[in-house]
Amino acid sequence: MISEKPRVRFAPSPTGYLHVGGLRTALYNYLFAKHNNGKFILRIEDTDRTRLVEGAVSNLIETLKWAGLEYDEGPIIGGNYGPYIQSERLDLYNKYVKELIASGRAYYCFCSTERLEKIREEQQAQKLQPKYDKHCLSLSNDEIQAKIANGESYVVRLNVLPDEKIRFNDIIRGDVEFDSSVIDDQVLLKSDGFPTYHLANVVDDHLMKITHVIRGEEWLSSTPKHVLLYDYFEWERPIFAHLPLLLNKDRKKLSKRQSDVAVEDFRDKGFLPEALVNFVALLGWTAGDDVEYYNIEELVNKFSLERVNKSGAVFDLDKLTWLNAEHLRKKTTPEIVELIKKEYSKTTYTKVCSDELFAKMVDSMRERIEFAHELIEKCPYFFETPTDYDMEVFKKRWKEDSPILLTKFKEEISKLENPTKEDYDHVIHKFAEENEIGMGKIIHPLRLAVSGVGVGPGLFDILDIVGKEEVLLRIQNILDKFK
RNA sequence: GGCGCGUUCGUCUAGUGGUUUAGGACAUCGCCCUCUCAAGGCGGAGAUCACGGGUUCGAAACCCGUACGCGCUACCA
Repeated sequence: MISEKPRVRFAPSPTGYLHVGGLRTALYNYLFAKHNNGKFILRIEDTDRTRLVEGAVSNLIETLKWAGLEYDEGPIIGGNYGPYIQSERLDLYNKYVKELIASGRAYYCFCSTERLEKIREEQQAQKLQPKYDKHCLSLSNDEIQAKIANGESYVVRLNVLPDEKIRFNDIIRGDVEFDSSVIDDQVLLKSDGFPTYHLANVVDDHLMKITHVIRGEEWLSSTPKHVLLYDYFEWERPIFAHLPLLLNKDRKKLSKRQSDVAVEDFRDKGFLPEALVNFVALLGWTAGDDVEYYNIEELVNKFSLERVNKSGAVFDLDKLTWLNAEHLRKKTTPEIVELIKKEYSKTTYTKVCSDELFAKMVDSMRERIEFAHELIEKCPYFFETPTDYDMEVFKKRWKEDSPILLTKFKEEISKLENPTKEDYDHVIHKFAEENEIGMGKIIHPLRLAVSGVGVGPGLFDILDIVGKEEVLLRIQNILDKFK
């Protein structure tokens, strides 16, 4: 347990949807905060106006909520360190950038994109690392004022001094060292007046009293820039933790070209939030025991950054699916009934089913489905009379005496009054005994008659769910068809 | 190209110098259970711990090098 209460943040850009990698980052932040009685903060990094997508912020918040990751401070609910949307904090960035300029740690740059491109090409041709050449650093104060007064467009750049070692510690990766000579004079303030990620991130993390920066590994290379900024401002650096990346099957960064990456895609496919969260937690972290099934409380209890892995993890849909089935089966019958009802309302079936009937369906199928919607897909015969039959099963199971047996059996059922599942069980056993046949002789044809297929839940369950009158009808149907 | 990070069964991983003939989970295969299909139980196959050097009585574990992979290298995050 960390002694001081940590404050961590998840800081996505609202570019459309929540990526599963983002969900994992958010989750680790959340787990770390909750485990240590700290705060989990949501901050929207919308400084790139060209990539802004309408509705993305509310979608992000809604998706986070679906996953069970409620934030303590952030947009809508507020907090003591707001606003939590960067586009509403422009004056702050401006103020701090001026400080940096005054101390010589940053400078105005009026270079055109054409010039920037040209020097970049030249450097690449010479196999040099592309870097800004500090051309505008030599501008005098008067020149700068004149250009600004003249309405020339400018950016503000970080003044990186060469030949310095920039060192920092990362909880996951240990000590990391960069030479400042490889670091570009990063643009801090763009010509449209918006800050870049690097400036906004550092200013906000400091102002919001963020203690631990937990983010994806793609940020590791720019961390020295951030460290420099903290040092220039004379601010205390947060503790860094760079998480391993989530990978496709080909071990490349998880991308939407190859698979689903949006959390909402998984939600729409019927994955349970607790399963997705459980799965994603295990991608790069383990408690060290052999437990794989966790609910969110257990994750909070066991989580620690020290046990996060260093190497990237391939997203394996098979394992996610297995976990989904595990979580689904741990639910109570009424809980699953609610899920089924939601799915059922999306279908075109007209049969009216009571909760009690749905409950019977769930109990008969819970070991046989990995997703709630599979119950409906696998058992159309729960909702309508079969019109055709699986001929493979027919060939295998329909014997010469099947019509006679079914006809006789139909009479037995007719005699039953309000039969229960146990009554069906009893009557079939008795029937097999009296006719001196194996159970299979009656069960298989009957299953085909009643469901049209050869697989499914226990036959007594099907009979009970379908109901006596419908069972009689279905037996007659198959007899008519194959007499 | 430069810089950084990584590398244990197909996949997620356990492993912090001897308890390791490298353990578990998913997937896969077989058997049992059984009215079918699942679930469950049992079992099998699957990793020369990327490679090469060291250090050590002893290395998957520590050090160095190489290879490979990934990330960054934008007025994107």
